[in-house]
Amino acid sequence: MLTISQLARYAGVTVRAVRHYHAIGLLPEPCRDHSGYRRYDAGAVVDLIRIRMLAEGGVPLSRVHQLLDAGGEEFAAEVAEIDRRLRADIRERQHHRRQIARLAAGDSLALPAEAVAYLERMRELGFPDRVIEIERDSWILIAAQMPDEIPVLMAIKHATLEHETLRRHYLSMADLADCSPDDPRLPSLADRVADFLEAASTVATAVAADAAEEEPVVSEELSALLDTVFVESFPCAARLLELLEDRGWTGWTSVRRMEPVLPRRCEEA
Amino acid sequence: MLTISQLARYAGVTVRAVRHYHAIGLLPEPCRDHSGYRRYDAGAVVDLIRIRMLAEGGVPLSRVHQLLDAGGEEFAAEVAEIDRRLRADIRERQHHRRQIARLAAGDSLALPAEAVAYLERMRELGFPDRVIEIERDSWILIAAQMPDEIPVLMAIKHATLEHETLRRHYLSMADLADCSPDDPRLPSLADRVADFLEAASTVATAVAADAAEEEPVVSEELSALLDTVFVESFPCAARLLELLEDRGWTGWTSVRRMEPVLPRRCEEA
DNA sequence: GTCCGAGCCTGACCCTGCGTCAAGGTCAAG
DNA sequence: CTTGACCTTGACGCAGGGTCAGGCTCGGAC
Repeated sequence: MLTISQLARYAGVTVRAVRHYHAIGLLPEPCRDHSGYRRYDAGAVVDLIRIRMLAEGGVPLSRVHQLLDAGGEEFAAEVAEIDRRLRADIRERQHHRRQIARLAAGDSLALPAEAVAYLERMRELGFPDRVIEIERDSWILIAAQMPDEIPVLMAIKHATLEHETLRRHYLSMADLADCSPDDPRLPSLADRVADFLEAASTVATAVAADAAEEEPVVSEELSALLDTVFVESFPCAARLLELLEDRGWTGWTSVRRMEPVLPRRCEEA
Repeated sequence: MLTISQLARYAGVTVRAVRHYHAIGLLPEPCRDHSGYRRYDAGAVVDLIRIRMLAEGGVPLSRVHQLLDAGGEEFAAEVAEIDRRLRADIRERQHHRRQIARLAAGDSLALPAEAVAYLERMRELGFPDRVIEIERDSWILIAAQMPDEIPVLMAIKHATLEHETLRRHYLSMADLADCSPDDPRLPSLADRVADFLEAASTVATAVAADAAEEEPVVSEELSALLDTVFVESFPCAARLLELLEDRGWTGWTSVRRMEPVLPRRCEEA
């Protein structure tokens, strides 16, 4: 007859674990000797070892109970399920390893390297810090939602930045940063933005075609969030969007040419 | 500005988790709007994404805190450590997968495939169920304590089973199952067991030599446990062991030839 | 105006799988 | 008779949140 600590040693678990299994009814309480000590037979070691095998395979203790009673059919199904879970766990950990590696390599935690380079280039070209900050925050959000599309998206942005006319337009839009909603410069700013959008869309299409990919589509939700970031970051943003609609463009992040609807044109007057 | 649920969605965590991080001081509480709602900027998304990257890598939240503040040097060391842990985790899970696979292949829990085959062979040869059950439990215990030795041990047992004379002896020992301590067949059973032991030891040595390994040594402790299983399983076991001592053998699991001590011989009379 | 569903707030308890005291009773050896 | 190793029950603690409960607020539809 074994004491609890002998039992535990044989099965390779702690005494506390054994008592825990008793408490949750997983291992039946054995009989007690005259002084109240638990006394186990060798069968208990076998039971305990079986429990451990399943528990170490990641089976929750509550399920181990049913599993040990289960017949071959049911048991095989359960085992298959456990194996699936283990495989998923392994894949997950491998993914985390890659993440962590990137985290160690790039100095920026939430931004992919391409985006870091892009922001750096903006700084070189003299964009205001405020604008760059908003760009950065936006790219963090984009990277979080659609990491795979980042390369193509960044290629488009880079091409825009290195395109002479577009860069000039883009830089001239920097007024954005310090306009109030009733600033007299706004209509002319809107004109410049409209010109920019016109030219930029063809560049984007060309770059995407070059990369032999279709231009990535930003989800409605993400688009809305980025628009919110934009509107909240610049006091004049809401008004600017109105002016852009007058000029035939709707949206900001996912900007689209509007169909020339007459009633709209009327509102313009 | 984002609400807590937007923040959570963008970082891929639950709202509850965000609040938890606030509670433990991992993520700073943002400012509140007029009605007490938390309002986040995109920077919070960055913070949260960094926290998740580390947490998902298995870093305890308490350490994530220090890690995010740590400089490049210290940080790199920590990341290496995390990676090491992830690799170990992956290996562990792969081990469990193998365990589970074996567990599914053999229909018996906690038994290596070789042992399952051995028990199957015993069943074919007509050993009583009770005897086979005890064998099974014993092998579970052995496999738990010295899994690496199982192949050699099983090879020995298999050889014993396929050895004509030995098999005959072994089968004839099946009386064991239903003898009481004062059964008249016991002395003759003891004779047969003694014969068996004599022959078996040479087979064991030969098989081990064939496998180019030394015959595995079962630890004193395990030996004692297995003897206990034996004694508890068969009512006549204790008496049989006495009779065997009379015949010059001591122990059961790790049976040894006794030195011919005269006082013992006297007891026989 | 008001009504509804969705979203926010705090506070509190629940879960797993044990670890870790606390406060005592027991056992075998010296 | 003491000492130290074990045993007992009971209780609280941990991470990392999940899940109410009970109440306030928001935005849109009617």
